[in-house]
Amino acid sequence: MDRHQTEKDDEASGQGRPTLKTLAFMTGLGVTTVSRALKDAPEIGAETRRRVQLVAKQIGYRPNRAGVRLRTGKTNVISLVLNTEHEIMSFVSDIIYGVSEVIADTPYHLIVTPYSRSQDPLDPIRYLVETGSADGVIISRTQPNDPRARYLLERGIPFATHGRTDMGLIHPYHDFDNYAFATEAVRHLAGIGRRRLALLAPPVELTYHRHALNGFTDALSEVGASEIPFNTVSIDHSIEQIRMRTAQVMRRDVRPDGFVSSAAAATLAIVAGIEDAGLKLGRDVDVVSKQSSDLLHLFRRELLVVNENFRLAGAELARSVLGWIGGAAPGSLQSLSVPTEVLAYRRLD
Amino acid sequence: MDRHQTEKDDEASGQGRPTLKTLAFMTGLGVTTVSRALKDAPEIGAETRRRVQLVAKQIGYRPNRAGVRLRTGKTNVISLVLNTEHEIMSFVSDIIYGVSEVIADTPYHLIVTPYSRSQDPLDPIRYLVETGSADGVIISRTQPNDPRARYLLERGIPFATHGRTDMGLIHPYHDFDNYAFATEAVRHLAGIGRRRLALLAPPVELTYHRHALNGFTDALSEVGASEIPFNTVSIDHSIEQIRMRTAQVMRRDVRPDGFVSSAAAATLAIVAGIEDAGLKLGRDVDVVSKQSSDLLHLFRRELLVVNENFRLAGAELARSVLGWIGGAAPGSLQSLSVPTEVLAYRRLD
DNA sequence: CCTATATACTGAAACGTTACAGATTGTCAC
DNA sequence: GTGACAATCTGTAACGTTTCAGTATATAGG
Repeated sequence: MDRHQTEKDDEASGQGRPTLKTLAFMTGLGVTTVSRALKDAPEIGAETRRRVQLVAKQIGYRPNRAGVRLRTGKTNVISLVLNTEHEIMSFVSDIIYGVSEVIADTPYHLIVTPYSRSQDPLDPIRYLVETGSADGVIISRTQPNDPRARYLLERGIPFATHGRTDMGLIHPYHDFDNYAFATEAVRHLAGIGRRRLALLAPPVELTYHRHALNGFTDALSEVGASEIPFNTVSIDHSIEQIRMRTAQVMRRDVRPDGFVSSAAAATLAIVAGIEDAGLKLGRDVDVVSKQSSDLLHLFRRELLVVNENFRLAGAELARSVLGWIGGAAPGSLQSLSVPTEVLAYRRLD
Repeated sequence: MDRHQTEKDDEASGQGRPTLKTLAFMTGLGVTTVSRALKDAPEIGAETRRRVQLVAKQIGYRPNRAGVRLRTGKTNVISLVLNTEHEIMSFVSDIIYGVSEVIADTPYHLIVTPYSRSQDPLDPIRYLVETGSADGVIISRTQPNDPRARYLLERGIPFATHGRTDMGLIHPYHDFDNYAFATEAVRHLAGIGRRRLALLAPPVELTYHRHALNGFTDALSEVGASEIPFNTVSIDHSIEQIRMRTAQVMRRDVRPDGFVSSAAAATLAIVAGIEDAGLKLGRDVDVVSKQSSDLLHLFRRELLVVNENFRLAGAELARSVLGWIGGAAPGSLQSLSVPTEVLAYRRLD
């Protein structure tokens, strides 16, 4: 008698992308059994389990994301929420690569969810939550009282923040220790004889503004140096604005002989401003700056730098979110990155 | 008599995320009708159509992506495929922002699919196609004979390349006119009296290596200048390698008095190498460089720059992919970005 | 008045997955 | 020999959507 199969089985043997039905047909088992066998359920015989997994590997079975997502609600997506205007500099790519590195051998995909200056930063988060588009979220530009973190915490969506909040709520974060950066920077400047220091801080609304500022002022009083106010600009301002303000302040009678800069791009502007005022870096004034890639020493060898590793930050953030999704306690997924010491240029000769 | 509803209708009125069933219940129509009404199908009465759409807007209905994807195979996803090692510089973020800008008011999401140096560049593409993870793909680091483009073309997956191919196959692309860049650069250098020029080219395997090289050599013979070979390094090499090689070549008897550099980061290295050799930019040698953000003039004001807009590139690439998905002819979705003229620093005073 | 046809709407099935509630064995205690 | 129970497997339904093949009503043609 000819082999008679039901029409359904016929289709399962077809040459499209393999599904559970395909596997069920090939192994002679039911789809349920196959599904359970693939996830090592205990009620499946050891022999069967291995057989199914072998066949699955052989034919390159990959679960259909839409099927899983529809049935379970699990998206296998991590969303990185970015501000389109501010996060201009290269570090965005580094964060992305850091995240990618970590999720590379997981089933997760990375989706980038941007928002523009005009929008409420909460908008993209609301969208993600309401449409259930992601299992986990990474946010940056963290504020002390961050509505996004509060919102996500309320809905129970796993997330991690780049930077800390200060609301008495516990959630995963990764942060660079900007307090330590600022203190180290001031100490170093004091150590080479600088007494009148200015700080180019992060914008006031972000948490690490306070961190940098506190580190700066604490260290000032520790070393007995004085502050030249420089708070009409922040690292969010344009290159031109920072440059102009720097030139202005450098033309005053009582001018800074040292700068602490919280961002590499801003440092270029500070140096330009210094030189606009006819002064010379390393002679009239020194600048300690954070940098995320090793370029500032090429720019002016007199610059003093501290490295911040954004790729590491991305990796840590991804690990935190995955950890939380995996059931770890949010409080155990916090990390702080210690700055390198202040690095001066080494002459090649 | 009390209102009696079926159990199904009861559920549909529930407070979860609204679905077609919810809308069907609220309007008293069938799910099919609602589905069709939302997409302006002709066989739905105008009155009904408006009513459904009104209610849908009121309660904030958004189609479930997993449902659509499972049923239709449409993912509403564009994938940007990036190399984790090379695409270090900031321009990655610009491309991402450009893409985001364009897909912002479409149902599309952007997923970033990275691959590392060790992998076959075809791997991530194969993954995307085999798992049906994206409706469209954007690839960069395009080669004259690009297996990825060929593969995608064979499978009929819409894509766009950043950079052109040279295989006689038609597909959407966006490219910066590197031939024009190189010729302009050479002409400018010749115009200020430079006669012995060196080119820091893109890596040989990429299509725009040839573009830059052809522009360079064509313009050389046009202006009657000569080439100093500098092809042991490319812009893919490390800062240190480029710097060393530059210093070496600048210490020779017959050394370049002009450089054309195809990337901003590499230009920093070239300048450092020049200065390592004890020579001075603007006096002993001039450098024309591409840049994607306005920073090189801050670095050394003597630098001559040409701007390349990566945000625009991202936007164009996204538009191309969406256009192809939307049924436009691939051949009509190609664009070339014309370089600005060579810009010298303007003194502020 | 009956049939054809257009208009407006509808239920069932399917996409691939997992959870639930069985079903079929075989083993063992008594 | 019977009942209990564990071990192993299976069918059905559901997630939300769209497509297919209708059904019901009204309009027009003869």
